[in-house]
Amino acid sequence: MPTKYDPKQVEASWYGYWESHGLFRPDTALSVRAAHPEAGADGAGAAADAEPFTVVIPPPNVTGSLHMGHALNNTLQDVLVRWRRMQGRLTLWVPGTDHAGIATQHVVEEELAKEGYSRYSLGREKFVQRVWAWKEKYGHIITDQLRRLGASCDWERERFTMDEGLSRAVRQVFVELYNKGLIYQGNYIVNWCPSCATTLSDIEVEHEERDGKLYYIRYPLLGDDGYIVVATTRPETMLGDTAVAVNPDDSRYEHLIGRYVKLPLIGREIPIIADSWVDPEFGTGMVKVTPAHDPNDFEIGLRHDLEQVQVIGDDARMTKEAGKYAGLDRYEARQAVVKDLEAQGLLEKVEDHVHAVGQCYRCDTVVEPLVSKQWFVKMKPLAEPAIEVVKDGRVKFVPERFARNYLHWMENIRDWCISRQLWWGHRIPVWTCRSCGEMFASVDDATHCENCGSENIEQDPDVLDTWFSSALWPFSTLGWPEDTEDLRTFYPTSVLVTGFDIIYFWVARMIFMGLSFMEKEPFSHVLIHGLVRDALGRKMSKSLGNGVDPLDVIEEFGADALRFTLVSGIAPGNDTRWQPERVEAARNFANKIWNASRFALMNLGDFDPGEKPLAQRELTVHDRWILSRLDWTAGEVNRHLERFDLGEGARELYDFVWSELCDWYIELVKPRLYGRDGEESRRTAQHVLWHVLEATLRLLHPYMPFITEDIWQRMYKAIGAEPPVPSIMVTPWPKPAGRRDEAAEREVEMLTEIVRAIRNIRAEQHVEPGRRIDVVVQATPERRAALEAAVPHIQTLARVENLEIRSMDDPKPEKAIAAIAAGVPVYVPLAGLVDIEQEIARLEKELAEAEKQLAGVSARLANENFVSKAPASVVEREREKQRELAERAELLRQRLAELRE
RNA sequence: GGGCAGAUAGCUCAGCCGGUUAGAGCGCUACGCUCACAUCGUAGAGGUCGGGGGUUCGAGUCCCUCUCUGCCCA
Repeated sequence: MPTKYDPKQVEASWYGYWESHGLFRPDTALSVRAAHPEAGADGAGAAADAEPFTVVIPPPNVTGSLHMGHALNNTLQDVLVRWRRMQGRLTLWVPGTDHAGIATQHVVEEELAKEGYSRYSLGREKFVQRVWAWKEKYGHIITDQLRRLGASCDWERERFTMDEGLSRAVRQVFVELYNKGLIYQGNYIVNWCPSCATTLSDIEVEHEERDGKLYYIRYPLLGDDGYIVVATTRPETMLGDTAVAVNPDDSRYEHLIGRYVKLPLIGREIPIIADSWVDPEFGTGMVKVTPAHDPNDFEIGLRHDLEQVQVIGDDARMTKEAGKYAGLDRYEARQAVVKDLEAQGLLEKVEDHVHAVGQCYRCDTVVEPLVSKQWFVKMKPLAEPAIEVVKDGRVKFVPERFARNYLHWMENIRDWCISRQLWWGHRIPVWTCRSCGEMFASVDDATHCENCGSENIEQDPDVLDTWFSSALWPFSTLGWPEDTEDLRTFYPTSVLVTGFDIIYFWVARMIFMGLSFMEKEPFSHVLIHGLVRDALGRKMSKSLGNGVDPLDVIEEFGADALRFTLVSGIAPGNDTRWQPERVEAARNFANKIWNASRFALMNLGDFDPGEKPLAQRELTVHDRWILSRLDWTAGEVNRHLERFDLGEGARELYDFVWSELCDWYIELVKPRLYGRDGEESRRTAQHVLWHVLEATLRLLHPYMPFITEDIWQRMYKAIGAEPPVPSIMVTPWPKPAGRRDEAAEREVEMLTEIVRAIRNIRAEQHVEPGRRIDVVVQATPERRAALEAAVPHIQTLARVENLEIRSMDDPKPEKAIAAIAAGVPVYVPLAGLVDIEQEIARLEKELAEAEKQLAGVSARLANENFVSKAPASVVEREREKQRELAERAELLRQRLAELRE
């Protein structure tokens, strides 16, 4: 094994190995796993008995490439999936991509533009063919990247939102909703993106605060010379005003209600109406009403039966209704209108004003509210059950607080505009008969009118919002509307892992669709994660150019390091910053594992796992200690994974590997492996080391699949044995084995404390690193045996020549530096080096600290309330602490007294 | 305007629904190529947990309030 871990060499081959062995398939993984000797202990038998664990991937945009958000999202899923698979669950992770209507259409249109075509010159059918061709060519990029990350999805079940089965599901759902009256067509105000030339749903519009102006415009009153003043941020829309509104409770304007004003520049006479929506505090308290270009005005218009005058067109240019401004871009029109109003003395004033501007989430173009005929899903009846399942806990958000966002949105939900003026997507399965005017929805392509039989029918030109098909993902991918075995086995899924930004777009919609069509919520848990930001805490974005490409990171540091970086040190739901130092730390961790394993394998060449099993061996206290720590770690990691706290699990493993296994156990076991304690002890050490390393690799595997697989395979190779199963990914997940041993933990703690104390003294007294020194410790009768056993280890680890154990009554060394480690007095006689005054000062400081702590503990114990109210275990711990501190203080006082003589 | 987060060591963050002397990584200081690892080792410095108030035997952890930052919704 090389001295440095090189992920490139290792990662390339294992992914293909897993895939070609079918290990990502739920049934295969489980049946292969059953061959493992431990598998029986879990009671995991045939696939039929195992509890399913299902995850559907949030389908990435087929035009996309992997960014850090994907990397985080999929790492979280893969950790959970690999863990559950090892636990013996029938585990399925369904991969796939979504057709991303607008984005994909854009990409292909751009390609066409380079060739001098447009989609219109190509025609709809050819254009769609062209998009398919594009998808076939480039659509696998992101899924290949997921493989690089190590994602253990079942690629044989890969789906695409536009594939045949999913398209069928979309139609089925549409038709059912249509026939139930839950899908309707209506003339409503919608968000129109002039650049994408399509409508957007409310949540596809992002609001951003911008500096703007508030224009105060005079509208002359009819019947006298007076005028009123309205305030607006969009003066160009005045051309489409059909009323002015005031709040009915606003006494200032009560007398004006019912009168008319003459709309400047246009000359239309429009009424002053009262509507409680008007905020008397805003502007002058009088607002212009443009039903065709503002969602609130649209509502007012409906209430008061106002005319809708469209002055801005689909192309964001003024229509002929705008009179002389027709043909101008909406911003040019704004300038012109303002100028003309000013010329006529109708512009009272202009103020600076910050307001929220709606932009297209795809292209950032400012959205234009327009009235047009669109398809909508009636949300109220669908939302109600979807609210219930979250309220009663059938669907749980992790962290819980996201349930509030969800509920708030669901409880105030508006109808969902699902039609998009695109060519790429699921075409709306509604036909209109040109003969009789009948309109009907059909799952199969219609050939004739359902009413009159005429073949002169026409399909709606629009396609559905991509999220409509995504909403069906948890069951459409499993075969719905067919009654497939997968659907019966794997639905509902177990956990959905996604970012908070997509709760409304996707999570909410999956929940109501799942409830409507499967009569069962699509998942029991929703694990929400945050954003991966740049090192300065900014969102990664193309325009800022601050994105970090996960593939570059994999190239440089390895997929395992990337994964470990992304999941460690994060708390569920919180954002995380991408800091290069953290990947380096993860890379170093991988290297540490590599080298610890390298050491182990160098000493396991003649290891025979078939020999006398661990249970029958005479274990040293160190063996019992590391097995105890392993047990504890296995329990903790599992506990954290159960609570979806992957970051804490990672930390636990990091600490165990580095601070316990490497720093202490491996150091302690070296002499035995070198045969210094005889053959039997060497064999036992091999057994323990093998066992601990192997189990540790298994615990690490969900986080770092590649390196753990590689080392695990090497372990068997090193001893010339066949692994019991083809891959570590189908070994049983380690469970605590009842090996917790508190006595061993205390004893090793004493050892490490003494070693640290001696090292500390050496460093502080500037003893040359190579020089061996003498040490004296004092033992109580109870401690003597443990101390005697520890002697050789202390000698090795602290570079001690002679280690003398004296009883507590024996005289102490005179010219010596003293310390108390885990209650054991430790003396390092350093002839000629000890400055008595300095030593007294140092010990006085330590004594003061001990006494301070002792006072605190004693005060607590003296408090009757504490003793009576605190749990017994807490009180007992305090008593123990008091004893230790008292002992320590006493020893320090004795030492000080001696030095002062 | 409403809601939700966050404010803990120089930096970035943990701290697992109240219980020892608040942890990690990076950075910093001193020392060190000891036969797994310099992507390393040893030792160390460094936080009274944003301010204030409260509940409790006990609060970084719960409640109230204020300040600042970010996000979502309107």
